[in-house]
Amino acid sequence: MLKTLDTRISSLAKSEVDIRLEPLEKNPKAKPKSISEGPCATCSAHNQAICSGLKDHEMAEFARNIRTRLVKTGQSVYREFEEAKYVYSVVSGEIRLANLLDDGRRQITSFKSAGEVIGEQKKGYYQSDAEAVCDTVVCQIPIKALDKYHKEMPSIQSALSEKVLDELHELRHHAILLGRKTPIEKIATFLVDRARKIGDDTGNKVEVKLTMGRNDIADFLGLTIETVSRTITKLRKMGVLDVPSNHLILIKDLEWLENLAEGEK
Amino acid sequence: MLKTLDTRISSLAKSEVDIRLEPLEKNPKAKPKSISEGPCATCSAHNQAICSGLKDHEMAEFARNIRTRLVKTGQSVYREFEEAKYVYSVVSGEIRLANLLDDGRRQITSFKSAGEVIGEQKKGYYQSDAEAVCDTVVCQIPIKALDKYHKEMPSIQSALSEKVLDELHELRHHAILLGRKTPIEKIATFLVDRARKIGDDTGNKVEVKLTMGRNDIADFLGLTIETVSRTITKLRKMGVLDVPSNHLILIKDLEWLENLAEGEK
DNA sequence: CGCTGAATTGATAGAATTCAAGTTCTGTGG
DNA sequence: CCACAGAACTTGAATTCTATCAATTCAGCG
Repeated sequence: MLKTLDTRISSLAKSEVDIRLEPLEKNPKAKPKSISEGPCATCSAHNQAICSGLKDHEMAEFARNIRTRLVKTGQSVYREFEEAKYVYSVVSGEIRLANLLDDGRRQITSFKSAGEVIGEQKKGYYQSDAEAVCDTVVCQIPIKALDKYHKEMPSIQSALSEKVLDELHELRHHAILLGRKTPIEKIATFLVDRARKIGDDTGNKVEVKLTMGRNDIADFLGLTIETVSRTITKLRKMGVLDVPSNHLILIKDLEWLENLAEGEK
Repeated sequence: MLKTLDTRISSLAKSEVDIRLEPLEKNPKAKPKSISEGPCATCSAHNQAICSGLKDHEMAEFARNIRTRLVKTGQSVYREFEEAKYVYSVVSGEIRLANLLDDGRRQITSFKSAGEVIGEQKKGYYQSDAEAVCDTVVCQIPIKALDKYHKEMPSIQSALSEKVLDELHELRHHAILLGRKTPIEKIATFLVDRARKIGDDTGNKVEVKLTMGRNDIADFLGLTIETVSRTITKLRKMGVLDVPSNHLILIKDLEWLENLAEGEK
């Protein structure tokens, strides 16, 4: 296991360009008196993030410890077996969590977008690879700081627990999908979930923007890229949806798609 | 969703016989002064359970709130969508956690044995069906009591968090298995995991006792019962293992099986 | 000793993967 | 703005698996 880790880390060292957006002030030791001076001031994900329950003075303390970081498309935030020093809150963009088999087969277990937390660890090591599906901004929170918050800001702790339980719930449902659903049901479920997540709703029609490519969808649903393609085509010919462009799906009959997702005929 | 719940609960009402092992003393209000009088006194799972870190006086308090409950083969401890009032620690036997699709397809997400915790909830409702694979004893812990312990017995809280993280880790790996592994890899992984769990180890040979039937294995691995059977037969003919009886697998070459589990030819 | 449910085995059909083109999309540079 | 190259996606044909359906064997039990 460790050998595998070493091998993978070294083989990735070249591409591992670490781009960080440091806080605005010149001198990083000049602690901001309020969040209006730090990256939290303009955080678009604040409402959905684990810091949403914090009071003003707590928020200031929180802001002192975090850094935002831009992760460009395809770059990794962290890798499986790497020592876990941070958890991350996704600010914008999208992250894929993936696990690999030795021969390269890949399973994506989750896509995480604004407000969601990544960085779950086991015994101090990350459990998955976390990579940016598209240009993504994450908020980097030192685990040490979290330990401190544990007593001072219980809302952080409970928000985190909540996120972990959400993830469990999500994974359970993904297990049914992977183990028991047909390709049509898988694609339908995936699109319905996206539609609900984005919620760009107009009655029974929904426009779903896909940040990820067919390959990621395939590795998420346990299919090949060809089957993903064929299945989307099939749904298009059935009249359930349209595909204006590769990264855009127009669901024409959401209810129908929901039924397909649950395997009704 | 609620309709589904009602339907399922009523259809199961008949078989839902709730067998409880009340504490030994006649009067349940007579609180035991020490655990020597309660069910915790003889608990065989104590070392692995969430209560293992408790001090004597904490243990006494803990013991006051719990009840043990015998769940016979096939009976359920709780069901998906049911209001979550307890978490359970498995004392002996084995529990399967399962989720169903409307048409009856089933995915088992986990088998839980002594020391493990079940009862994860989302917004107050259980996330899965929990059923006894064989005659099983569980320790029933009111969630209300847990909330109280939160402050008084932090070791419980941290042990619980640990269990939840373990479950996440387990589910992630199960996702790879379901989405990307072949039947042989699935069966091999399953048996290797069992071998590690039970650890009845004698060098490269291990005897694995299976509490569950082929159907449960199939629904756990996302296969049909026939494929499970054929795959085990194939492994037997390859010389990797023997099958002395339906519920017993003798792994003759654990290393080989481990390689098969990871997909090495 | 026969009964019942579980497991295995066999034959077949269906479905998804694989392999192989072909097509469309996207971003870049002229 | 267009042409071009590479990547991403779609489509087609063949193959390989796995699920399905059906029959048989096996094991535990009254």
